[in-house]
This record gives sequence, structure tokens and C-alpha cells, in this order.
Amino acid sequence: MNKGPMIYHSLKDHVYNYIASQIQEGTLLPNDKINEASICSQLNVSRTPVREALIKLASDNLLEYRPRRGFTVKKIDTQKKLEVFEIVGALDGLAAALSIDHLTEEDFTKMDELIKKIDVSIELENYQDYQKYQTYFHRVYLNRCGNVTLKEQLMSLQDGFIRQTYFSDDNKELYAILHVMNEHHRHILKLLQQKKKADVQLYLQNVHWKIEYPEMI
Amino acid sequence: MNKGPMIYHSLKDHVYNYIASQIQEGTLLPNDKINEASICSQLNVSRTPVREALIKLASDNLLEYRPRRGFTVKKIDTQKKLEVFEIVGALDGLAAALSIDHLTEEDFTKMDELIKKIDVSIELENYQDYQKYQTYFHRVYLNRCGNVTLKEQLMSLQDGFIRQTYFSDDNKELYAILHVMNEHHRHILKLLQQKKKADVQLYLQNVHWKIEYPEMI
DNA sequence: ATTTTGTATATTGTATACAATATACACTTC
DNA sequence: GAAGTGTATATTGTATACAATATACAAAAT
Repeated sequence: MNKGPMIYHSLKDHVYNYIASQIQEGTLLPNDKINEASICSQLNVSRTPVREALIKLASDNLLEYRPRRGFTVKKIDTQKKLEVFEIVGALDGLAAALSIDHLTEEDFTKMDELIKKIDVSIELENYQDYQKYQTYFHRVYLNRCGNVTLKEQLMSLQDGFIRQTYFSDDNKELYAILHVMNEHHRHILKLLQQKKKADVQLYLQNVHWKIEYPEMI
Repeated sequence: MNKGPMIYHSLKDHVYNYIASQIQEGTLLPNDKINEASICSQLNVSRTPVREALIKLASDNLLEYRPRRGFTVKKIDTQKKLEVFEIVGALDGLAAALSIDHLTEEDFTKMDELIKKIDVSIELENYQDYQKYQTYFHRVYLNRCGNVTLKEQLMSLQDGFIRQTYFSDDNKELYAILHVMNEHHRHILKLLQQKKKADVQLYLQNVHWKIEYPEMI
């Protein structure tokens, strides 16, 4: 049996994934300095693939690079985060608007089910599931927008910035906020069903993504 | 006299700029293969900085990279171009909407002057000037949108994709199209002055950037 | 005690070397 | 003649070496 085209995995890619994971899971924290030699010995590779991976990580906004000073884990300040969410809001709104003519009944059903699952997750205070399901919710129309580049762009913003956003510790407040967010989802679904392009776009941009505790798309 | 902070220019940056220029000015054409050794001898540098520049160029969408096959100048097909313009439309629209509360009388005057200069450029069939002035026009509100990340994102899309878009040879048709475009500019200015946020955003997205012969921002 | 200077050490930038893989092209085979 | 095979050559991926620069820290000066 054929496993499809053999995917070539260079050491560079290996290093890239290794560091990206460390950042995502919090082993590497914002402002931490990357020590090339240390990575080399951890993965038993030379500096060349390590540096090539670091350059790409910097290009992807996960690391910051200062000439002659090396790479550090990018610290995203609040201002920057707000700016990114403004962009995500506009792009997610665009995706919804573009998807309207292609959404099927199955899509609506799926979104409706996801909203219910999100409700349950909130009640159980399972915020990991909340994340998962609300990501799926947005992906339903993102997958129908017909613009692959837009999809990639949104995913890339997600990887670069939003991953680093975590929820508040105040569970009481969080609970209330997530409930509001899911009401947004219901409204979004309604607007999509009514095929109100401009409305759903502006709602996503100006209401749903204008939030204090941002969610992941 | 201090010239400000000395800017460090690595060989990697040098190579990056060299290749980016060659692509922009058409010395390197879409689908052309990049020969690392050739670049090395042209610039008298070793492969290491060349490869690091190539990786960044690929990350910035100027080159395409295929493992074990090297780098080629990215061919942007029509579909991809349309997708990018859809994104640019949404982001430029967002920038306009965000700028509305910060635009001054001087900004409006400036935009009005630019519209007139664009008219003259079209009459003289000076399309280079047309490009320049219409870029300035969009930058007026882009500079007031208060979102640095959005500005960078738009500029980056410009660098990566839109540079490769050139005007038709049919001057007759082009003349008419550019006139329409400048009418758009007049309309955009009016909507900005009337502070019609949603209208100007949707107009930029759904009218101005939905064009056959795309312009540069 | 604080700042400045000097020097050792660590880290980054670049060049080079070599192994792994892809490409080109002559040579078969059908 | 078209398609396949084998081998020489070119190109890419990675390791290593060394020079340039930054960092750390001790000694000297204020």
C-alpha cells in the first residue's frame, strides 16, 4: 500500500517544529533568548539547519531577530495583540461574507451542533474543548470562502500571535464572557442563514472580535 | 553630526535586496530557477548568506522553495492574484474605517490634491506618476489608521504580490479604467469626509479593489 | 560606591568542505 | 523513434572552521 508522496523532512524543518512546539507549550517563554549551540546539542544537529530554522521562525513572527544579538522569543504586547485582532476580525469577516453563497444546509447543521457543544463545554468549564469547538465553528465558513490565500493568512496569524493568548484566571468572569461569545456564534449563524453578507462581516469585525479576552480562531 | 543608529547590513540582507530588486525590475522572471552558485559569484559571497536570504525571500512569498530542488521565482497565477486582492480590499477597507476618527482637514486637502494630480497623470498617459500618486492617496488614511501591524501587513502584501502586477498594453482601455479608478478615489474621499465608516470600508472592498487591472496600494 | 576601562569568553556571521540527492544525457531496449 | 536505464555532473543539505562582534566580569579610576 502506498502512503502517498514521501514527505521530505529536512533537519531545518525538524528544528523549526521543535522550537515552535516549545514556544506553544510554554517551555520557551517570551523574551527568552535562543541559544543556537544549546539547540544544536539538544537535537544533535549543526548550526546551519538551526540558523535556517530560526530565520524562518523570525519571518513567521514567532521569534525576534536583532543583528549580532541573535534570536529571542517574541513578546507580544497588548497593543500589538489588539492590532492583530483587528486584522483577524476584518479577515474573518471577509471569509464569512465570501462563504455565504457556498454554505450548505449541512454546514448550518454542523455550526448549530458546535454551538451546543460549546455550551456544554462552558458549563463543564472545559476550556480546552471550548477552544477546539469554537475553532471548528469558524472553520466551517472559512473552508467555504473559496479563498485559499485568505485561509492560509488567517491560520498564519493564528500561529504567530493568537497562540500566545491565554485566558484569564478569573473563572467567574471567564464563564460570563464565553457565554456572550457563544451568543455571538448564534447570531453569526443566523446572519449567515439569512445571507446578510455585509451584516455578518461587520458583526464579526466590530462585535465578535472586539473583545477583552480574545479567543482563538 | 550623528547620522543616527548605524544600520548593520549583513551579507544576507545584501543578497535579499539584490534578488528582490532583480525580481521587481524583471531581470528575474517568474519560474526562473535561482542558482545559488551563480548568486555567490555575482556578489562574491559564500553560500551561507545566500541560502539564508533565499529562505527569507521564500517566506516573504517572492520565491518558491521545493526541497532538494531549490528556489524559483514565484509565478503568481490569476487565481492567486484575485485572492490577494480580495484580502487587500478588506484590509484597505479596514484601514479606511479605522482612520475616520483621526483624519484632519489637511488630510482631506492632500487627498483632493492627489486626485487632481492623478487626473493630470492620466491625461499625460504618465502611468508611473499615476502609480505614485494613487499610492500616496491610499497612504494618507493608512497612516492615520492607528494600526501599525495593519500597515505593515498591507505593505508586505504589496511587496510580495502586487509588485508583479503590471498594466495592460491596451492604452485605450487602460485610460478608461484609470479614469474610473480616480472616480472611485473621489467617492472614497467623500465617504471619508462624511465619516461613513461601514460604507467606505465596503466600497473599498467590494468596488474599488474588485478590478480587472489591479493597481498598487 | 559608581562609573569606566580592559580582557577573557561566548556568540554570531561567513566561508568552506563533503555527503546526499537531483538532473542531464548518452546508451540500451523495445 | 519512444521509453527506459545507467552514469557523470550539478546542486542541495549539513557539518565544521574561523573571523568579527557582543557580553560578562574583574580591575582601575573617579
